[in-house]
Amino acid sequence: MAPDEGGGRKAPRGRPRSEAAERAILDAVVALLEDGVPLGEVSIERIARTAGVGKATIYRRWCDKEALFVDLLRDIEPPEPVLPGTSAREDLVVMLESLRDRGVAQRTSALLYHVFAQMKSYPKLWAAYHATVIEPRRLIVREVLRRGVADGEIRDDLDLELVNDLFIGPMLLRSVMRPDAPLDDDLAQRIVSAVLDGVRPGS
Amino acid sequence: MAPDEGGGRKAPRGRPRSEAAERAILDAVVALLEDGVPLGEVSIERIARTAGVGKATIYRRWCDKEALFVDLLRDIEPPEPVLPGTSAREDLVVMLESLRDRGVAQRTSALLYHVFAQMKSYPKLWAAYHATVIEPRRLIVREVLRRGVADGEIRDDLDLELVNDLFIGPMLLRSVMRPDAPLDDDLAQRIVSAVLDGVRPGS
Amino acid sequence: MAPDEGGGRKAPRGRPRSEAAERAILDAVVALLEDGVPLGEVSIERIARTAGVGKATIYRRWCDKEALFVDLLRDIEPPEPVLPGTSAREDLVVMLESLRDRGVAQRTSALLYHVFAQMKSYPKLWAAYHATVIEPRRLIVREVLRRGVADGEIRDDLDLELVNDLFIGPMLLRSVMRPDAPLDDDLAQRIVSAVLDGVRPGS
Amino acid sequence: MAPDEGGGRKAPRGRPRSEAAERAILDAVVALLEDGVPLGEVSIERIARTAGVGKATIYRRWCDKEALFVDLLRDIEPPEPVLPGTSAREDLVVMLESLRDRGVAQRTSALLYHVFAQMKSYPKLWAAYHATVIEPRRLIVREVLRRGVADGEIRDDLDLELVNDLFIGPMLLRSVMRPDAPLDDDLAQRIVSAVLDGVRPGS
DNA sequence: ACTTAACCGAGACGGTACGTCATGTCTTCCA
DNA sequence: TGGAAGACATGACGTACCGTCTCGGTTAAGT
Repeated sequence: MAPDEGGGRKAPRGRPRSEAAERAILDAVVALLEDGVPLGEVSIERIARTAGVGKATIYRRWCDKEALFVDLLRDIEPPEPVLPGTSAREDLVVMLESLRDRGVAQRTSALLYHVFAQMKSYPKLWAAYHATVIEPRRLIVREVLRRGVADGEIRDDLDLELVNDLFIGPMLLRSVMRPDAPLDDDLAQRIVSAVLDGVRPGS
Repeated sequence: MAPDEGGGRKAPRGRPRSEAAERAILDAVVALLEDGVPLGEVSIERIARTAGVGKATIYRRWCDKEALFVDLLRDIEPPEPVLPGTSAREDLVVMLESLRDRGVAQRTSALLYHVFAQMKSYPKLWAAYHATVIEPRRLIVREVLRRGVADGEIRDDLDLELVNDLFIGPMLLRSVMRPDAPLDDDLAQRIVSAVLDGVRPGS
Repeated sequence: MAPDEGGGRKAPRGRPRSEAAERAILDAVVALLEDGVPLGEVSIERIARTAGVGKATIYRRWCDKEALFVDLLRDIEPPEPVLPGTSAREDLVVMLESLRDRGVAQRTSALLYHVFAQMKSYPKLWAAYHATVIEPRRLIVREVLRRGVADGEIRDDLDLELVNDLFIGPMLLRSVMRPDAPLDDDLAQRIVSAVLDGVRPGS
Repeated sequence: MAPDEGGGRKAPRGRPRSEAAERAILDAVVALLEDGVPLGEVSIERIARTAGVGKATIYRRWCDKEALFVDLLRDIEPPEPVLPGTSAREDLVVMLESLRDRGVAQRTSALLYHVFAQMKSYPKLWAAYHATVIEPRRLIVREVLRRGVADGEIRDDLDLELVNDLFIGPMLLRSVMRPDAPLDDDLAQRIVSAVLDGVRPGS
């Protein structure tokens, strides 16, 4: 049986790629962004210069600046939160807290801010991020909601995709699109409560 | 007699700027974007070539590519919606419809899509858009909510900024950040109802 | 033609050209060159700026930068020397002194130096200078030589054009093409003597 | 063992410069000038376009347009003449013939004409030309004259620098500064004879 | 130990765009 | 109507980066 990576893969002749170079490249990008270099000025040429690496060494690994950033994001993205599972409310609060954390991080780190700001300009990067980060989390929330409906915590006459957006949307709006808005500690709590209870009096 | 435009405005010496050139420039940008030219390839040089205009004529008017896009956005942005004023619910639906319309437009028009996608990468553009478009609309919603509270349509124990986000967030999430999600005709209605009523059973 | 030169001519409708503007332009060029501005940087634009004059006002008077310099040179060129007429030798010395003077002036004045250095690059300027300055002086020397032959001061078996060059050439070489060579007070004397007497021993 | 090229010469890292590009650039300049393009229109941009070469490839080799022309001149300048050494008179005739040849060439070739015309406007070019071409030839003539004095062909009571100018000046005047004057075959002979013998009757 | 082949850094290559400046023409207001 | 002010299309300037391509020199795996 093929030991690891499958079938008739050719034996890789020649000198193997240096992990050191790869790390140097990624580190250089991070360093540049943390030094506040505008992302538009993070050119391949400059990365190579900073990393002390030939340009070809970068192009050998990533065809695009986008592709490089995809890998970079994967390094940066915090792990998915662990849900307590005690109730839909608690689980939703934890998920929203995780979103809030990222929002806080984005305001702190020039790196995160710029990468996220740019992401929609790079379709492949955006698609990759959507597939590997956003969609899995939506799936988790969807499951939380489904259990919430089953447990009688959530109405069963609503489109769960819509409900998903009702919880996630406000937090994203706050954390990503309104960089001046406060991100208080109890924000997740308040959003979940308000969406659950409604904003109509006596509801 | 007021000389022309009021105050102590200086008499503009020399040949006045040609409106034709200005229009040609803006039209060229629109044309390029509508032809699907990636926004990163919309260089000043290319705009000038397309518009049949000297580069200096562009730089004379806008110091940045950003600044140009600010003006472009102003041309494109649809007018603020007219609120019926019959009830907070109706007003909110109209505001959200207007957001939905822009979402639909962004999916149709490559121009809008790319400009919005890029906007956060250009801080000045983003700030200008925030100040001239987003904040005024938030202000309108804030006023609608205030009246809603006064009329007893909305609870008076909630932070209205939060409520604002509860209504706007889901629609923005759908229309801007989830380009694959459907934007049904009744979406605004459903969001407003759900946020008003809450998603807890019996609420 | 200059409107102020036409005797009892009525002011022919319209504003006459201002002498002040013309003088301001020429003065500006002189000032720039004397300030050591490299002649390549003496653009029409800059002249206009320095003179406080519109570009069109310059182009209205001179079609070229060359044409402007032609007029400028005429202002600068010293008057033709007055020959004593006592002998060919004396007359030649005076002519050569005059050449030497200009050579000294060229080393002193950046203006003169640069204008002469550039002149051959501007065919019309060069032709004008040749016709109005060089050729008249050659003519004078030709006449001096002719009288010298008649008076027996100069051999009659030589081409006078060649003799002309024998006297003028060495002084021009010294003063114009060898800017480091000394221009001693007695240089004209020594050249005239040596050319007259020859450099062969016993000649 | 000597490694290759002698001293501690550094090993040249990176891709070596292409001789083909260099030749293409110089050829392009020559071609442009020979096509009668005014030297002022021989822009770096145009050279690059004509040579099918990137602008950077030119700037990598020459910092200036001047520096480029210095190299160009070195290619063009004919070799120093071989002196027969039979007598000072013969040697001087050969040197002057060589000057005359260049004069003829300058009238034939637009390239040479313009380059020489412009040279004094480019101080570095002029200095380089002076040092590498003019001064060496003056040195040769100086040596010829010294031997002439020793051999009794030339008076020993004259400043040899002056004598140098007496021979060279007339030919330069004819060939460089009087482009309309004839450059007959026997011109060198006649100048040398006249300067040796003097123009005074019975000298 | 010796090939072989892909790696490495460095940097040159033909391009394209940058933002500035000068050209010569034009337009508009002021005197 | 002349003049200043300055906008206009054009095009060169010198720099930076693009992505590709040599170079000379490693660095393993497979003979």
